[in-house]
Amino acid sequence: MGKHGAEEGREAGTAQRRRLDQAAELCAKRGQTLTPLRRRVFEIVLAADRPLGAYDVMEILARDRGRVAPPTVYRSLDFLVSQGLVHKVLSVNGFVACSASARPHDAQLFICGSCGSSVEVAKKSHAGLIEEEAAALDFAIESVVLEVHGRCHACRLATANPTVHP
Amino acid sequence: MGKHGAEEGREAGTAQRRRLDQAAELCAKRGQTLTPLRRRVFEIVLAADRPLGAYDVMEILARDRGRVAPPTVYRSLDFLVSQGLVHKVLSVNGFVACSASARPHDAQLFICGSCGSSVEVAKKSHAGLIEEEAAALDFAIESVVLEVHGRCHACRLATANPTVHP
DNA sequence: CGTCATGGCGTTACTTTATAACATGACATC
DNA sequence: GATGTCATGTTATAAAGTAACGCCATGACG
Repeated sequence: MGKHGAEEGREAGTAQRRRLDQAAELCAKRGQTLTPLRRRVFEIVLAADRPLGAYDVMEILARDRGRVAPPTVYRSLDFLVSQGLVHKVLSVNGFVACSASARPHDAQLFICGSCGSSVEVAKKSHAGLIEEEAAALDFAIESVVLEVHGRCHACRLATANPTVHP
Repeated sequence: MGKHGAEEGREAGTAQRRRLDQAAELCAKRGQTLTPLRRRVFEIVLAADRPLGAYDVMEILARDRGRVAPPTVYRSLDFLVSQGLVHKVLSVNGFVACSASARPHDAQLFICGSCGSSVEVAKKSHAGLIEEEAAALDFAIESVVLEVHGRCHACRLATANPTVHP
């Protein structure tokens, strides 16, 4: 992680402010607290347009609060994951904000290998099939990781119609 | 990795010998070589009943060939993955033999959180759905990671009918 | 009021996983 | 016998993640 420098999470827009407030409320309803640190971490992840590594988040955090150690960041990220606000992206060792902030759930992510962006898709569709297979194996599902890699629309356009300098 | 001590890959049975030979042939057909090291690594992974970490493989290798360094193991594992003989299991940082050794393909794995075993299932079924979604996003798929976590049949039986000592 | 449990965070040190970069060996080809 | 190429060896280090301990604030409870 660390390449693809892009919107790294300074200053939330109103949309993000609202999501942060919703998240705080959601946590409160569950008897949990979205502390300032956790809120800030969520803000950072929200503001990014691609999965961020824990160490990326650390670095960004360091800008306002001075150096924080890995456990601090991992704890906050794990909390956010446990609340279903953030997904862990195994195939890139990163974290993305959940696009439809709700309760903990499995994500289906389309991750672009060129720009690193990721898009989440509600994945009702497969659930049935996977569950059928699981039933056949008498396997009790706890979680599902579904990550699709490839090239996104924008990146495909970019190489299909490149700005040529002959 | 490293817990769950189990069949760690000493001496292949005839079935495994056959798979190794098939693999060698397959590589040859593709102009690649299943060198002794690669063959041995494949043998180790084949003999395990669960995903092995690269460092597990290193340790087992060390028994016959003395210490080998990480890059050596990773290179062999990457080769095997590139040939579709082995799958990398992201959610456990491990490697499992592909159950139906063929050409490179995406696996759908059911991984037990208790015993660590993993079962591969041919995953034609979802391909269609994922591809539909990808098409809607104009996303060009390169690979799909599908890992299901939970508890396997055996482990469920074990806790459902535990051997009680009252 | 005291003190005690709890939850969140800080800090240190460390483990585990993975890779970069460069050297060596073995074999093929000209 | 020089040159190329592929696999492996070697050294060092990067990147990702965790264990263990301690501190402090808050709030419950006697």
